Amino acid sequence: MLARASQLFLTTLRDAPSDAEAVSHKLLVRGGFIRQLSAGIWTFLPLGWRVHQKIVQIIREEMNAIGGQEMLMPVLTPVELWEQTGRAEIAEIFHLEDRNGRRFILPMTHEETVTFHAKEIQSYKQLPQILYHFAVKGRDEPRPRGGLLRVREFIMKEAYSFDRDDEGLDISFRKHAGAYDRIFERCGVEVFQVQAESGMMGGKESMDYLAPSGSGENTLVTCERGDYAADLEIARGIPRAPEFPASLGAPAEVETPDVTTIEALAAFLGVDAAATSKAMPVVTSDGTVVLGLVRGDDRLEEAKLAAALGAAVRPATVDEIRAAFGAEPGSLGPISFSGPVLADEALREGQFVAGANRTGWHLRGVEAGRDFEPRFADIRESRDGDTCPNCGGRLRFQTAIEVGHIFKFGSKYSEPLGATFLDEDGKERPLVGGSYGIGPGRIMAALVEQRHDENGIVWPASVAPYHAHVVGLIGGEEIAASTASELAAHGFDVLLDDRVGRAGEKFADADLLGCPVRVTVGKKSLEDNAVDVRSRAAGDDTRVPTSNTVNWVVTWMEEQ
RNA sequence: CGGGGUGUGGCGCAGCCUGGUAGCGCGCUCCGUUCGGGUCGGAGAGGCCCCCAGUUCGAAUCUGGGCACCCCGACCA
Repeated sequence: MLARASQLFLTTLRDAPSDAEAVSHKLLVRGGFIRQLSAGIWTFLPLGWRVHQKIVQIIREEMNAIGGQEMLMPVLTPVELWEQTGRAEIAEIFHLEDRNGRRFILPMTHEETVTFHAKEIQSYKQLPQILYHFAVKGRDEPRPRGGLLRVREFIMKEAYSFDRDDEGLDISFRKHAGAYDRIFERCGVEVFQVQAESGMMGGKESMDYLAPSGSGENTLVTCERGDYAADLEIARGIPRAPEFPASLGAPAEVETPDVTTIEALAAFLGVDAAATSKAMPVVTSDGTVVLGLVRGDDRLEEAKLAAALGAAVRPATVDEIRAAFGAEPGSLGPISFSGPVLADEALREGQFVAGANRTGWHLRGVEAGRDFEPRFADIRESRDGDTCPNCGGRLRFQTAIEVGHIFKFGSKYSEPLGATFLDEDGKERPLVGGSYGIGPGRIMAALVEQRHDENGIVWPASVAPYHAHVVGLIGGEEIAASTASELAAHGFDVLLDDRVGRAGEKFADADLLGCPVRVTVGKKSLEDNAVDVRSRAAGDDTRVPTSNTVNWVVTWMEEQ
């Protein structure tokens, strides 16, 4: 395939839009891959769509390889279907009406729709099934951001598996995990599989695929030795051991006037901040005030706390705190508090300082189990300095983009929607399902985040808009055109820069667009009957005889 | 939804405080020049200054009200 730059909708920009922050946002816009239409709503320009399509094709091939059957389900969806599963209430859903006032939604996923169709499955003999499609999703995000990182409309590959039982689902789940590994590998994007919260989708086993990047919404925690990876929200890092002061036989009150922060408390008492405790009162959805207690140098991880309590929580207000503790924030503690106390595991051992529930006073020598009876759970946010729960290695923290998610939803949708089949005994049973998503646009953004330099993008050959970028300079126009044709004839996607322009501008555009191989054809090398070839990643020219150009590129590509 | 910020040719910005014919750089068109890392010079085209209302002889500029977009947070399959 051969494209001529002189005829393409090529819209490179010298400057990035001033409001762009993320590298992927800047470079994809500058390179003319994408353009914004509205907040979180993006057009893929021809160049960007080529990349998107290449990613889509890789996904398609790997889905087909595990027996997936491609289909297409509609975007317009009658709201009644979602009312049956209770998901119509989700705030992120776009609602609209037709001319007769009939209500529709733009679905964020297609579980309801695919399960509606799965009702045609009647017998265990028709199972298992893997169905998938690439479809436009609508999500009324409260805050879109970062170019393609978080958008309100996007294409997602969604696959759905239907099995007769949990064992079958397990097999389907593992097939998808294998396919996902191959997809990300082929796309050239670095990804970690981590345990995930299932969030608003509900369900059981759930894995996220996180791609480390300079910008993103998740924090990926990995062990330096490579045997642990988790999302920060559930990461189980091991905190350093505190330096405890001498033990006391019983808690002792100490006046701490105007000391309301941990730093001030530790300094005032001359103790390690890790030998203090931090009281975080929260209120559950039923109105109970619960005291979350973490080590002084730790932060409470609300997601863990909510998971441990099995309920959504919010921070208590100052009035609620006064009513429940009889003291101001800054002097709160577990002793003499009548409500439930959920203490972090790190507080199991040793004696620490706690608020006295008396404004301006703390207690030294407080010991969990002796002085108060908490429930223990892991509720601290893992942080720099923690070690790996598996091997004791150091943990690393980096921002990441969620590029895929697989999870088991069981009969969560088949039961309310009545999608059942008959087993060998003639017994009616609900279909057991799984759901598997990948965002090609997010893979694209993650790739740019992971693979760029100061001049532009460095695409992997598998998803690059073109394999080779042939730059024709003055005096080299004809050889450039014939070289481009030859490369195209060998099956490469080739971009020929046949525009009238200076070398510098063409090189700058080539670097920005990021095709893996650049072939420069100009007078300088043609004097040696040669062209200059370079890989975008390595960045240095190799002079190759014109007669050998195609061979060189073929060989180079095979090495990739 | 809370906090902060920005709306002026395609992109990046100045002008606004102190009202008086709308400017700069890049890009674009044409001419010449240069020609392997965004040449140089000249001549041009292109703007309901986000919208509405008000104040004023006169509003990009002042006042009020909207809207849009960005960033931080909350939220997030």
